[in-house]
Amino acid sequence: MPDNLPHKPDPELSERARTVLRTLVERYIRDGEPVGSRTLARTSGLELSPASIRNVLADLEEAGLIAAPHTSAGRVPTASGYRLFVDSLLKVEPLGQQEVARISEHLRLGEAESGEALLASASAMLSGITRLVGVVTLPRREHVEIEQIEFVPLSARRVLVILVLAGQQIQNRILRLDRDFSPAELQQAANYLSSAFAGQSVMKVRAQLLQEMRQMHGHLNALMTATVEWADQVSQRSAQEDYVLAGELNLMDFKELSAVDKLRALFDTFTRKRDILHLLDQAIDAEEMQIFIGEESGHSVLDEVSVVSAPYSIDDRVVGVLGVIGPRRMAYDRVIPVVDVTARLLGAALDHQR
Amino acid sequence: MPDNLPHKPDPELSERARTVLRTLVERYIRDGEPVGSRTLARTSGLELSPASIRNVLADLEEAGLIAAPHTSAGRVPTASGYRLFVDSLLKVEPLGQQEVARISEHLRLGEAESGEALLASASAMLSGITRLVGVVTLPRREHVEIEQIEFVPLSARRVLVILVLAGQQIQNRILRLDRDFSPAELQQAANYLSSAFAGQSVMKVRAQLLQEMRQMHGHLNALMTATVEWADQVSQRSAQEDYVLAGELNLMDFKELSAVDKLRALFDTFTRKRDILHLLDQAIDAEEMQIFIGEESGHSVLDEVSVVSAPYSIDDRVVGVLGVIGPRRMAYDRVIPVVDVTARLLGAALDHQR
DNA sequence: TGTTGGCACTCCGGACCGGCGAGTGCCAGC
DNA sequence: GCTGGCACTCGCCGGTCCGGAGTGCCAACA
Repeated sequence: MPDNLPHKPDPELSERARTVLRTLVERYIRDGEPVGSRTLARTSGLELSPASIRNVLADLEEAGLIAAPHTSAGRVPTASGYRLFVDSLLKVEPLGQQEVARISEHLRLGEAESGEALLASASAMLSGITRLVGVVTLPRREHVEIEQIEFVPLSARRVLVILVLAGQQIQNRILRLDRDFSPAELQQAANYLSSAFAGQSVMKVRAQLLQEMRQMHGHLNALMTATVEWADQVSQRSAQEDYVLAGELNLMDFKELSAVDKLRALFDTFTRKRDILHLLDQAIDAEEMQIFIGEESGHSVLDEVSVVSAPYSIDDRVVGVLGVIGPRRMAYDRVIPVVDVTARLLGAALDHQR
Repeated sequence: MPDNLPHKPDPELSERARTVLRTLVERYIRDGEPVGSRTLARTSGLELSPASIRNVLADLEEAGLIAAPHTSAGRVPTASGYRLFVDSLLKVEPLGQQEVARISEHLRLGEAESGEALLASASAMLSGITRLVGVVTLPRREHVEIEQIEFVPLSARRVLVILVLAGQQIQNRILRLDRDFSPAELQQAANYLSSAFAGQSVMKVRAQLLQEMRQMHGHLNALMTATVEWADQVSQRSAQEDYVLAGELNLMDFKELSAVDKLRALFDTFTRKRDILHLLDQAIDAEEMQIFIGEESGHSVLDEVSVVSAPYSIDDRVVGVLGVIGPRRMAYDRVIPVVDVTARLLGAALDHQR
């Protein structure tokens, strides 16, 4: 995380200043309007007059934690203000029993037809509970094990290839071939490949497998090579490539984003995906919850939003991230535990079956 | 199509009035601003003074074909104005060779992994070429033939069911069972079902099949019944249920829609899907190109947009619709042929394989 | 009779203005 | 070190004014 603002080397805020900052941020998060000394004097709990509060505010402003949109408006937290807030002022209360139950309810594999449907509903959950944008990356497949490979003959020269991956993920694709294969041959090829992969990731075996096949009796080769290549493609794709969004429209409800061009820019980057994925990647690598506030993300389009994200795992291996995107003034105290819990539960739902 | 406006019984417009209306609509489509007598006098080709044009405009207004946003603005076409325009004033020029080629290029099944990917790329095409919103419904499956059914054992009590439908569509789902099945049993069940369906639609055979199975030797029943039920669900779903959108964001570029709340309402109905599907259904039933202009759609959220849609077929049976959604002032002369051609080519791409 | 120029009128949008309210910074006094 | 007081700065709101665009109507003309 870059040290974003060119300011004093942590002037060690006084307890008072911390209280003021905290109530200011809380207040601003609540109703999105710059807050002034007057309101703070009343609501901070400190027994101080507005005038004294103003002194504190001046200090905070100098420290780069808050800013005034214009001379006679109240103050607004800056990115570093929020940062300090979430890092050391925020008291996150864990989710209630009831809410956890509600989440895990919706994340049962019960009616979900596939892993992908599960991801979608996780995303919808996130967005539904927080009234922000939910995002869940498709599980990274480089390290995901291949459990099984099957061939289903469709018609002459058309074969359906089925790839069963760990974590309920199924991929299929139709291959067009230049000669017929008998059911027995297909079976043979499937057996061979399935045992060759034997619960390993494509990455691990690919090279060796292709090597091996090159020296083989030839006539199943076309089919098998094509299959391995495709399996490889499949595992390259994903996490780096795609995610499921939900509730994008919620962003339209926040006045700080309601300018059409800002929205347009945001939605554009949502569909372009690259920037968002780049951001989420960091969270995958970190293997723990990450929060990006405004400019911290390093992508100027995202200057006005925050992203709260947590990685999720299948069988104890981190394979993806999920999270929430919303305006900087989001209710971090609620969002953080929701994201956290959802990540855990999604992981559980995905590896619980076997 | 309802006779929308409570006005004169078609006062048989003069040739002059028609010309004025045509250039007015064309102009308004071009730059979205109310057009006045002055501009019309210059650009209509008629050798008339603004004053005379005004008389004509008064007639057109009385006939409900145009309207003035306020006293001293130019005129704007009403829904019925557009209607008359597209029905009898519009000269649609067919697409150039080059563009047709470009479309069919992108609609090759070549790299498309599945039918669904094809639909998505059709949608993207539509949106890309017209700079509007592209929409393609998933093919209706009630009448689509089931070509094949396969079972792939995953692990004890988990079986992957694969449904191969006509038109490159593949569905799969994991079934959880309450006892083990041997590969031989699965094979047997697959054979039985595949031949029972034998290229027919689920709808046709469902009842009879369930009946038959009820009297059977029992122990494969759980599996097979579940499969038939699911196949039935699959074929109920779709067309009535889902579509692929592309380029929603394009709507933000039109000033007449750029109010955040309007956009919000529109995007909401896009994700709610119901209204849009209801509209598109009519196009499916009509089995020919349909154009809904503004209020004509009957859904007040869609008052400010037009929908140009055409059904597409697989193997000569209409199974879905595709089209374009945009502001009323869209370039109908370009959009219409694009939609038309894309529908044909998509159909072709979908049934060309076998 | 249809076409035209002229004219008064309407309306929108932008610019300008002044007052109000909210909030600030600073200072002097406690 | 806290506080009240005070002058000051803005943004916002409503009002007014003006120019431009376009209209409807009328009287004159071919």
